[in-house]
Amino acid sequence: MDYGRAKRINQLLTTVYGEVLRVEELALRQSQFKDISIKEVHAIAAISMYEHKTTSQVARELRITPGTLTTMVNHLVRKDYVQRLRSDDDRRFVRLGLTRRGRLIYRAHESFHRRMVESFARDMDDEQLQIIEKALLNLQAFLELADPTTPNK
Amino acid sequence: MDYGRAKRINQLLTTVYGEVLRVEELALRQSQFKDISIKEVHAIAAISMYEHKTTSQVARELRITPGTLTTMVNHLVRKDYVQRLRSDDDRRFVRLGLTRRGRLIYRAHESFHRRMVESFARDMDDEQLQIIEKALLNLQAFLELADPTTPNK
DNA sequence: GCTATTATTTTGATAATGGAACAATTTGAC
DNA sequence: GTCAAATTGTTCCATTATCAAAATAATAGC
Repeated sequence: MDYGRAKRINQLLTTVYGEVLRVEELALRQSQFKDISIKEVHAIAAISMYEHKTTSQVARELRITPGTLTTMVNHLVRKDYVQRLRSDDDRRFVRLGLTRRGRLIYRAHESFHRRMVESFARDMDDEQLQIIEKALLNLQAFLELADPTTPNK
Repeated sequence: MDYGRAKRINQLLTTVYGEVLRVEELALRQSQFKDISIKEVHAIAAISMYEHKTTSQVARELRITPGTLTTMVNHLVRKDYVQRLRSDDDRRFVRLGLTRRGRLIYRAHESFHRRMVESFARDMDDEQLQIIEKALLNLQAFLELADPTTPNK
């Protein structure tokens, strides 16, 4: 693999994601949703619209502990983005849902990502997109291998 | 653009980077460098081997404030990864350099990224790599546009 | 009916961070 | 040459995100 190319791709991979978060955060500050951080938006995205997942499920998806999610949900309930729905079949579980305000920001965030992927894939045909998906899957496989918590299966 | 494909690429883009950080962090915990976090490693990577950049320069690269970097550097000096080199031409500047221990971890981190990019680009020819670089550049351009701090130039 | 298990919350500690005030140094206007 | 303004880095204070462990509440198995 060409050395300069490798350098540039590594550089892009490492900076671009931080930029995504930074731009999302800045956009929030200038929107009607000033009272919410990008991490909270990602929690809202994980809670999602229709499924009413449990606290543990969402925490696992977000890769944070249930305790951390509890405090996050406290804030999001206070700010009227999320609601707790105790499920009646097993009252240990807390099921999470979005309020109207939560759904609003959910859709705004979804739309940002749709535009982002569209621009990412601008001018590319299906074959080229397949290559990109393959590369990302390669990366995922590499990480799986490098992950010391799931080394040999 | 195929809807399922867009969905999958978005999913990969949003999860994979978090995984990179998580795996890097876990690998550190199991290495000889247990006393350092992934953010500190990235500070070391920004300080880099030979240039002796100033505090503000490095802070700008890392997108953090100089105050934050000062405390980070304090920790890294105490743990013997970084050294402060006052420059004699203008004594306001603090120039940052790596200790032997810092250079060791710098190279380990560099090697991780090299292996990562290699696996990312596995089985791809130069034309395909060019497509991937193009896609990442598209994404960068999108973010530039979406960035409310540098909107019209 | 107890006991063990499961889901969530609470509590206490820590790391990362920004912003504002501050100290040291240099520059530039006069 | 001197002093005010600008620049660089640091300190200090507050906030947010986070985890681990203890506590609480509910259920399941026997």
